[in-house]
Formats: sequence, structure tokens, C-alpha cells
Amino acid sequence: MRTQGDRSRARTPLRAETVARTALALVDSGGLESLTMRRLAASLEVQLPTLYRLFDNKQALLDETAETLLAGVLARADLTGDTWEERAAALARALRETLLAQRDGARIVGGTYTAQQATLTLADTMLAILGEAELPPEKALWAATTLFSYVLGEVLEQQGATGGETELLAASVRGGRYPRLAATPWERFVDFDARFDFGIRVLTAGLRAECARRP
Amino acid sequence: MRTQGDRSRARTPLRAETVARTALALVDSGGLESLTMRRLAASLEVQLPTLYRLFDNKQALLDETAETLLAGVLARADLTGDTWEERAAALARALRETLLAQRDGARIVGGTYTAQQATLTLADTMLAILGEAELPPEKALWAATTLFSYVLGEVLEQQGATGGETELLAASVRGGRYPRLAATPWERFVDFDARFDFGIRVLTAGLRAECARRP
DNA sequence: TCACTGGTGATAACAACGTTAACGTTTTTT
DNA sequence: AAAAAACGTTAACGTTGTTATCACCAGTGA
Repeated sequence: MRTQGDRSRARTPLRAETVARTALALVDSGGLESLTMRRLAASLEVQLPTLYRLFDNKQALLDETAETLLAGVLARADLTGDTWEERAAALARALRETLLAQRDGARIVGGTYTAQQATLTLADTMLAILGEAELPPEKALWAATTLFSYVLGEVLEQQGATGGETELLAASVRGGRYPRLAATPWERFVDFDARFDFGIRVLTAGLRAECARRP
Repeated sequence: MRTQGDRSRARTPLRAETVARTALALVDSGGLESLTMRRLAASLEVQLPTLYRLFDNKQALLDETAETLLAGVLARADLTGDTWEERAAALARALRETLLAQRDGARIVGGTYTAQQATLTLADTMLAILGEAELPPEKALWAATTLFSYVLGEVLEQQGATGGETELLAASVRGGRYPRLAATPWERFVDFDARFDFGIRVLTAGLRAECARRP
């Protein structure tokens, strides 16, 4: 007869970050809706209630998961640009790439409102960069959230646009109404990289103009 | 003994839009997680499977709900401004106000990827406005999605920031690390209206600069 | 007049989900 | 050595999205 301890003794204690990483892998393979506490426990070879010792509920688990994801942004960013415009753009780009590299990445971080290390470090870094522009502190803060909001919204839309739906959209556009939509070249609409470059260029140009408002 | 027909005969057929509006009311009172098919059916005084005759699944219901929500944007927008900058800003503001007026509004439309009437009409209208700037068509399209992505991201963050969590964030910021975050006046951070005005001003200024790039 | 057909709604059930209570076992602390 | 804390397990509860099956009604063609 085998007691319970035989299995638990052999395993090193489960850490929250391990759980978060496994959760990310699970989302990567099956999408966010496939992330259930049961599957996560099975993937960790652990019983279900063990997860509830580490996290109060699923939302807390998702918060930690978002945090783990965002922790990779700074490592990805090359902040050696000469001007603050280049460096702000580089950080925004790193955030985008991090979100894109993880399936449903934007939904994961968009659905949580974390005040944890990685999030705050990211904001602080952007503030440091924007501080070099001569914006007053409150405007620098607004500029940072503007950039982040834009990146999140853009990636959210890109990751939501799975193949089948864009075809349906293309068909609707060709359908007669929406003349201006139909007049624009379709393949450019789904060129998300070019779109993002455009958006970042617009935002940095706008910020530069804002700097000049009150010198 | 009462038969089933006694009730069904007395009621006018259930329409999809009625369901969507009731869903919005339900979300308004209890948040998005409180929107369940059972509660929705009960709120409509209808049995559960009736909903599945109108919608293939819950996602389809959410798509229709998002569509219904977005249908109100154009009615809210005052597009009589003189310049294209004013009118684009007015449309962006109307979108924001519509999303803010509905609890979890940003999550509703952000979680769906609809190619339906209201969404496309909105995009087409923005394109018509931006067409007055002398942007080439592909840039006008990118500009429209940039504006919409920004608005969505911003409202998403605002609606995600419920009271208790901002206090937790404020405590973290005061905690020592994150010097630049701590240096900015806190009450301005949560002044979402001013933040949004700033963001729209930056975006329109950037778009104006983009117009000048190749005259 | 009648059987038929398509749309509408009801009853009941299924599998899967998040969450919790209660209980052992190991490890650390006193 | 005793007490307490930390960790993991078994079992279950109430809800959720979804479906199969059946009952009723209105309109159609013979």
C-alpha cells in the first residue's frame, strides 16, 4: 500500500514562476481558452488544489503570467540609440515583439491590471527615456501610457485577426458599401509590421511637436 | 394542466438585437463575468436553449453585443468641425465615450473581431475624414487603425483600473524603486480625461507631420 | 378539411470549469 | 521532543456552455 508522501517527497517544491511559465506554454499551444486550472495542474503533474496554495484564484495566476511575460521585454530591447525618439521606439517595439511572440499575449496582459515589478520597471524605463525630451513630468507620464496603450491595442487587433476572419472582412469590404475601405489596397491592411512602424513614427513625431509647445 | 404553448403564443418572437441589448444591461449591472447564458435567458424571461437558436455560441452573442455597442458611436459624434484634425478627434472621442459609458465596454469590443456593419461603417467614416488630409490611401488606413487601437488600449486600461488596484499601485510606487514614476504627480496619472486629450493631440500632431513628409 | 413543414420554445441532461473543505505527510521552528 | 507551518491529495459542490429531444404554433398545398 502506497502512501501519499511517496510522491510529494521526491519533488522539489512548486514555485509560482514555474506555474506561470507552464501556463504560458499551455496558452502557446492551445490558446487562452485552453488554459484551465485542471490542464495546468496535469501539465505540472500536480493535483488541482495545489495550484490554489500558490494563487488565490485564476485571476491571480493570470496576473503572475502577465508579469512573467512582461519581464522579458527589457532583455529584448536595444536601448543604445542616440536620440530619445529612437530609444522610446525601441522599447515600444520590444514590447510589441514580446507580446507577439506569445500566443494571445496581448489578451493576457490586457486582461490584467498588475502593479508588479515588471510592469512598473517597464513604465519607469520609458519615463527615463522620455525624460530626456524636455517634457514636464506629467506629460512624460502621459506619453508613456499613450505609447503602451497604442502597442497593446495594436497587438490585440493583430492577434485577434486570425486567418478566416480577415477573409470574411475582405469579402464584406468588396460588398459595395464602404467605398473608402474598398479603395485602399487590401494587402497593405494586413501588413501589420508596416502599420506599426507607421504608428510609432506618428507618435514620436507628435511627441516631438509636443516638446516644442512650451520650451 | 398547462401546456407549453400557453406562454410561447403570447410572446412576440425574440430578436437578436433585443438579446444584445439585454446583454449590455446585464454587463452594466454586474460586469462582464456576470454575463452568463442562463442569466441572460432569465433576464429575457426565456428558456436557455432559445438563445442558441439565435446565436451559435456565446462568442457569436458577444460579437453581436459589440456590434450593438459600436452602432452608437456615430450618433454620438459631432463631425461638424472645420478641419480634419478636429473631426478625427471628435470621432475618436465619441468612440471613447461610447466605450466608457458601458461597463467593460473596451473588453467587449476588444475581445471580438467583427467584420460587421457598425465596425466597418466606423472605419469608413474615419477614412473619409482622414482622406481630407493629403495622405496616400494606405497611410490613411494605417492612421485610422492607429487611432482606434490607441482609443481601445486607453479605455481598456482605464476600465481595468478599479479603485482598489490603483491604491495598490500607488503604494508600490512610493516604495522606493521606480524613482521616475514616484517623481510624477500621482493625481495626474489617474486623470484619464487629460491623458486622453494629450494622446489625441499627440496623434493628430504626428499625423499632420506625416502629411508633410511627401507633399 | 387535412396532413405536412419550418420556425419557436421547453425539459432535461452532459461534460467541463473554478473553487473549497478536510485530511495526510513532510519540513521547519521552538 | 513537541508544535507549527508548508505542501500535496482525495473528494466534492455549484455553475458554466452546450446539445439532444420533444411539444406547440402558423402557414402551405391538396
